[in-house]
This record gives sequence, C-alpha cells and structure tokens, in this order.
Amino acid sequence: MRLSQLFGKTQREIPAEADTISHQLMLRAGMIRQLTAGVYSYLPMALRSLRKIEDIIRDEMNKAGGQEICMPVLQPIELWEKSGRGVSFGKNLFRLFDRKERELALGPTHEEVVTDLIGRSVQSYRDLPLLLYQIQTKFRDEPRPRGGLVRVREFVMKDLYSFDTDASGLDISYQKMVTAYKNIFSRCGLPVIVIEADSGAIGGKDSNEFMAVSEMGEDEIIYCESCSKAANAEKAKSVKAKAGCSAPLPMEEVSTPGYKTIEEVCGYLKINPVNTLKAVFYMADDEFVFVSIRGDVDVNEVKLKNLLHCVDLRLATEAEVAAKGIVAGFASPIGLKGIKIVADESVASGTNFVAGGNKNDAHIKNVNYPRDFKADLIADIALAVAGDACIKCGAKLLATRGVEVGHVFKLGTFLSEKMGAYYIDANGESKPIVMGCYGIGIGRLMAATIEINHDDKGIIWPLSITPYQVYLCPLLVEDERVAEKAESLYKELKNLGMEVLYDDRNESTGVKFNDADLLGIPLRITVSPRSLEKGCIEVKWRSEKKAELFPVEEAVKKIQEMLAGN
RNA sequence: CGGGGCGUAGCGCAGUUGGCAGCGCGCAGCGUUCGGGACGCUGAGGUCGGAGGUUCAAAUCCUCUCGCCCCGACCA
Repeated sequence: MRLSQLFGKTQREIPAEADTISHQLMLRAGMIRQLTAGVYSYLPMALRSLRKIEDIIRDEMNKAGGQEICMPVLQPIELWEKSGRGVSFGKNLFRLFDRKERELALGPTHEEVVTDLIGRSVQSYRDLPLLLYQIQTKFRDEPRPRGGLVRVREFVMKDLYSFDTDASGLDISYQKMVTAYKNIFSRCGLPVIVIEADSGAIGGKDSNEFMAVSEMGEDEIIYCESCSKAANAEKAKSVKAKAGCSAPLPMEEVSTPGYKTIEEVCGYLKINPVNTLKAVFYMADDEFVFVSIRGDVDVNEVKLKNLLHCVDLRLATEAEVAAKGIVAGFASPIGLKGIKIVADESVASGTNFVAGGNKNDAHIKNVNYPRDFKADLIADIALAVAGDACIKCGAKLLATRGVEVGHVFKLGTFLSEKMGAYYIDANGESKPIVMGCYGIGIGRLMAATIEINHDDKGIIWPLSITPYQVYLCPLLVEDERVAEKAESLYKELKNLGMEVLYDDRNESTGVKFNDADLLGIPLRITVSPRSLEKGCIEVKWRSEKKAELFPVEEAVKKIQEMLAGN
C-alpha cells in the first residue's frame, strides 16, 4: 500500500476527547473515527489488524473443534422474555420496534439465539458435544462508554457456545477453551493472567476472566504472589485481620455525642475500626436490607447481590433509612424487628465489638454475635483488599488493574431449561443440555495490545497482528536513485508476499520517521542517498533503537530472514 | 443516574465594557529544502452544537435543548 493513498491520515496533535493512550494513538494513527458515544468506524489500518486478530482466533477455535456459524443481530424480544435475562440486562439491551410494532432487541450476546437454535436442532446425545462460534457485532447500551475501544456500545466479539451432555463434558469443553484462549492471547503478543470472576448478568457457576494487566484497566484484580491465586475484586475472597478475641463481656451503653462515622467513634472511644460493627443500608429490588459488617471492612456489592438473588441493588436513601425508624450513624442490628438483616462473616470474627445504640448519641460496647443479635443471612460479603491474607496460602494479597479481554463461563443448564433445549440420553430420558459460553472482544483486544505495546513515539505492533509488516521509507524521493530503488524494492517485497506500507510521500525525514514510529509497523526499511552511496539499505525494528545496514543485493534476503525469525 | 468539564475551520486552541470570527498545525498551488515533525510566498476552508429571547448590533447576555469527555454509580 502506498501511504500517499492510504485512507486515514496521521495526526500530530492529540484529540481532546482521548485520554487513554490506546485511544490517543489509534486516533493519531488514523485508525478509528468516532461517530457517537461508544460507536466507531474502523479505518484500513485498524481493520487490517482486527482481521488478523480474527484469523488467529478463528484458527484456534477451529483447532479446538469449534464450528463457525453466524447468528442474527436482530432478535425478537420474546426470546429475552423467555430466558428472563431481558430483565438482568435491563437498559443495556437496545430495543426497537418493527413496522408491525413488534418489539425486537439488538443482540448484546447470543445465548438466547444459540440455545433456541440448538433446542430445535439437537435431539440425541449422539449430536453432542458441540462447539459453535461466531465473530459478530454486539450491541450494548452501556451507561458510560469509555477509553476509546475499551468499552463501546457496538463491537465485534467472538462468542463460542459449548453444548455437552453432562458436567464432565462441560469441564472438557471449558478446558479446551481456556487452552485456546491462552494460545490466542499469546499469539497476539498480549500477556494475560487468568483470574476467577463473577458471572454477572450472564449467570452460571464457574467463570474466569483473561486480564491484560494495565493501569488503565477498569477491573481491580486481587492476587497472591506466592500461590498465584488471582480473582476479580468483585469475586475475591480473603482472610481479614483478626479482631479482638477476649472473653465476651456484658453489653454496656456508652455516650457518643455527635460521633457518627466509624472514624469519629474510634477517635472518641480510642479504639480501632476492627473492633467495631458498622451498618450499611441497601434497597434490593425494593426490599430494605440492613447489612452489618465489621468497621474496617467494606461491603462487596456483587457478593451481596448474588447472595440476595436480586436484580437491582443500590444504597438506600436517607429518607428510606429514616422511614424504617433507623437512626443513621447510631444503628445496629440489636433488637431490630421486621427488617431483613444480612451480616458479613466478619461480625463473627471477634468479640466485644462496639456497635450503634439505635438512638441518638449512643453506642453499645461488648456486642457479640450471635449472643446479642441474629442475622437472616450470614455470609462472606466482604470486599477483599490488598493487604488481606490469601485464603489459600495465607500470604499478603496484592492489587492491580486489568482490561478484561476474554471471559469464559460454565453456564450449566439453567438456560437450556428455560429455553427448552433438551436431548435424549442413552437410556431414552430427556435431559437439559449443559452449556458454556466463551467471549473475546476483538476491538478491546487490539486496544489492550496497543496499551501494552507502545512508547512515547507511538504504537509498537506485534508482528502477528500488525496492519503491515514492513514500512518502506525512502528519504528524498526526488533523488532518482532513491526513488528507483524504493519502487523496485516495493514490488519485490510485495511479490514475496510481504505486507508493505510504502511511504512514497515527498515529506521531510522527520515527518516520515515520526509517522513510521506512530504507525508502529514492526520493520522499517530506509532507502536514502546516504546509505545507497555505501551500497547499502538500512533496516530497523520498531522495537529496537539501532538500525542495521545490509548491502543492497542482500537486503531482500535479510529482510525475509528477519521476518521469518520473529 | 449523581458530580465535574467542554462544544468556535479537518485537529489543537484564542476570542468580556456585546461592534468586520482569529492563531498554530493540517490542506491546495509554486519555489527552496531533506537522517528525526524544515522554510518562503499565495490560497481554500466557519449555520461559532441547535432553538428561542434581549439588543440598532450576540461566539459573547438570558432561557431551553442536544451532544461529547472525565470521575463515580453501573457494566460479560
């Protein structure tokens, strides 16, 4: 491709709308254009890379036994009502009406469609297992798209669905996908870590996320260096520091005039937050919930939501709290009636806590669970944080951030039961098909790769997913020797099957080199009067500082070798 | 949905007592340059996000509205 004809110009200045590195670089490199919030056009440079990523994914999916299909984006709303997930996807589901006023959704994912498809096609255990995938556009009306291609409302995803007769079959399918995913990210030049995850609106049991570790990532990862256990913060479990464990004493009211927050009460009573119990109030699908948790621990709302099996969970408003007769700032579950009480396990982690007095300006010392109050539910609903101990090996946990580039789920049978996808087993009995689903966001993968492979000059493409392999850069194209050599090299390299971006523009050296660095093509070939006079051509890796000179007659062979060796 | 910021040329921005809409980059033409974003001359490019209002006069003041970005909530 001649750069003079390439659609998508480079830009010197950083567009104001971008403050994520990958977003800035993609805009400056002329790869993407935004149409509206979270919706982008992909220009040639981006599309070439995306296609290569897709090819790698397709290859690995096929190797793992996947069969490619293509399912509709336009989906009748009844399908979503049938699965019940229209509710859990909520406003993220794009809805529209056809001319007959029939309601449709733009598919945010394809479990419904594929389960419907399978339910109609699969009859016998002999038809299973099955791995079906597609690479297709998804629509999700995200409340806040961000970071360029990191979170968008329209995007291409590879989604594979596995169908097995039983749990052990699912385990095999799941493992195949985990292996394939590791291959994919490794081939794309993107280091990832596999972590435990919550399954969110998808539902199901086991779930793992593939995270590209990066500061700009949206997810917090809690991990253990010594045993390498790692989980999304919304899923992570941890061992909290022990609270005091002296023998239980009788409860005793203390005056705490105006001291409401844990910090204030601790300061006033000269105690540590670990020895207090705090109260947090939620509305779970319109039910008021009183959460009791140790003062030094925060509530993990994902865990709480899963525990309560609710769709919508939010903090209660002051008015809602007051309406329940609760004295905010001095609340505790002691003696509370007619309110659902959920306690975190940490309330049982010690003795003689300080809790609210349920009246103004008073707290109670020496509160002990379960002696002094009961909970309707007690479970681990604590947010794990760096510094807690690993539940597996006891070492101190660390925190980092990551971009979720892939996610795999063991769905089980809840969807097949709802959607009516059954098979007949060897004994002639009807059973629900056991499902798994596995997704990779293609654009996000590309963005994450750039996020990790760049320097202050621009992108540094991994060879496997680069839009072009070679940047052919003649300096001083008005010099006939240079122009002739560059043209002949261009033809020769192309004929050898190389993907060449040929900077045939009559621009100054600085402009050309800076664009070469911005675009990040792995191998740069410079043809200049200076090196031609020595009978040489200069070759340089984008990732290296130093260039190499090769005699003109050997250059093509050397370039071939360099590309082949990487 | 809560908080903050911003909409003026393709991009980055300036533009307050309300009085001819500007600068830099980029773009087009010509010429001189050429190993890390060169220079000169000439030129094109604007419903100042939109609607309404105040005024002799609005990018500027008022009202409404739309959009975009960031933080949070949320989120496969």
